[in-house]
Amino acid sequence: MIDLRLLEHLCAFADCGTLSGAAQRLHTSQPTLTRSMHRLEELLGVPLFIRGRNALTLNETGRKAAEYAAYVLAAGADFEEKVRAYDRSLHTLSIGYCAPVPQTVITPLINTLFEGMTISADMTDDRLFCEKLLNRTYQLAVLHEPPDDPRIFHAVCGHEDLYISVTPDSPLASRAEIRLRDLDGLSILLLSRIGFWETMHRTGTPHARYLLQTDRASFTEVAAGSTYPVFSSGYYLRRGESIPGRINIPITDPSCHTDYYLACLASEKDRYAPLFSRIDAHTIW
Amino acid sequence: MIDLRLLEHLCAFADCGTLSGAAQRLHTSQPTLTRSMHRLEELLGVPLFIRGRNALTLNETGRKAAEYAAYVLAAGADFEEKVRAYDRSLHTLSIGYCAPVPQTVITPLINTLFEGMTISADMTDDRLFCEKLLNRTYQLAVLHEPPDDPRIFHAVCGHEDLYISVTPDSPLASRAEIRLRDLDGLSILLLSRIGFWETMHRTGTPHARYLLQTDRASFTEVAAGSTYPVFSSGYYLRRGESIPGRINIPITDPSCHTDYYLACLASEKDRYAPLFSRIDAHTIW
DNA sequence: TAACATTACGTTAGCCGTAACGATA
DNA sequence: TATCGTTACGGCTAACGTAATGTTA
Repeated sequence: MIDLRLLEHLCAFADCGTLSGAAQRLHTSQPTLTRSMHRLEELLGVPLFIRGRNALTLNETGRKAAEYAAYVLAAGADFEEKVRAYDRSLHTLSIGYCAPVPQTVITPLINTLFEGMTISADMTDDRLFCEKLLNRTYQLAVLHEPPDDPRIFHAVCGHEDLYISVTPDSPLASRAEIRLRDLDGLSILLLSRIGFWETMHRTGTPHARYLLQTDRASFTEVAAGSTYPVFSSGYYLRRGESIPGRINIPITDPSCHTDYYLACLASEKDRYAPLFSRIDAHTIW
Repeated sequence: MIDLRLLEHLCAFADCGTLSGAAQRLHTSQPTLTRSMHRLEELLGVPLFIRGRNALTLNETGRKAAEYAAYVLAAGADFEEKVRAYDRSLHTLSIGYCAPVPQTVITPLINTLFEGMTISADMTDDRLFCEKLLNRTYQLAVLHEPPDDPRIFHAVCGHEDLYISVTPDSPLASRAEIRLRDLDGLSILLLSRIGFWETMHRTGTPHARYLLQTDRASFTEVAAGSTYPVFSSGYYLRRGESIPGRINIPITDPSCHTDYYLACLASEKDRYAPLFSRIDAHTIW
């Protein structure tokens, strides 16, 4: 059973070329290093050094030993790292959201169902969500398209419709419904960090000029105090949280109506069963 | 920097399921084990056990940790193993000989040139000698055919001719020369452990009945006291070491005349240069 | 003389085993 | 009551740092 400190000392010496140098680097004394090197040779029963009267050099075996030692040290460090990471992985739940509304709806559910766990939520376009589930970056993900992979389990967890909110004096205000192309070219107020919606907007209205707001407070303030059209979610409108003085017109494009799919690794389905049983596929948020 | 003993203790506990069992296996006391486990948890900052009032069980993290620990321990053991093996490899010279005569000739040379090294000689058919040089089973090899691999350096190091030694009353005694097929079907006395010669004999005289002698002393004794023909090497005949009362007749088959090739890894050519410079390609042993 | 490795020596941190304790089946 | 894990305590090993020694450039 070898003492890893000996290996550390050996590696330091191999790097520095001198015991005093190594001692400095390791914040210890030369005698300690001398002893370690002797102990190492004795333990292995093999000479590792060429000893001059006042110079110490690694011999061929010593160089190989230092090389192997680095590997063992790495394994030891990895051990601590991996164990801590594993423990952390048991106590953290990383979730990828493709849009803000699912986050708003599902986060409280998760908080109550997995109490004591650290929840880490990610908000981004969901193109890579399957990979991120498979490589364990996420334990859960909410996508706007059903994942097509037998290793991934999923269930519909909700639905969202998009509206456009305009001021009464807007030329669009009288319309019963709107298409995305009607908005193309306009200046539109938009929250940033809205997941796949951003990609959808950019492709659906390539010539619109988006005025990005990074936080919801300033977004609502600017929206209330300006005439820029803004996108609104049916989820908020249904809860009465529309912007004061705005008319909300439904958008007819299919891309503005989406189902959401809650997904996890099929192998971890059981762990998240309580969550899946609580989501109601028929609720239109 | 983790103490490998802690990992050993953890693995023992994981195997035994109980601290007392692990303590027995490790020839130590339960308190030591208790302390090790606590220390490990403290060091990692992560719980590894489920503690009942008088029962200790690994939790999920603990099981993973034990798994990793086994790996680290193996790396540590490997370290000692590998370093010792490397040192040994520097001090031992393994040589493959395809025939006894090259061994007789070259061994003393090697002993003087590489004094202090452990010489390990192998005597066998040389079909695999190239591979064995490449995978470092041998550092040197003597083959009876030139190795055809750019990674292997070689030089002709000698030549051997085979004779057949018969008693004067043998029907073959009057012949000036002999072919192998003249011997096929006879009972022939043969030393074992003669490298590729054995294969050669078996194929050259498939119907001969070979009386194998495992050591040279009994071989010469039986040879002198019987009328069985025996193969003799030109090397020994030229040194006057023929069997008393025998007539030595040259064998004309090309397979009974061979050059020998001393070979080593091209990358180690320099290390064995003194040896190569001492072998004289023009000497017919 | 400065830098190096090694040896000597006294100190101490920390680990171990014995023993005692508490809990459980 | 036997087995298990934990805690307490005393002894001792073994590693450390300081200081001294010897050698080299």
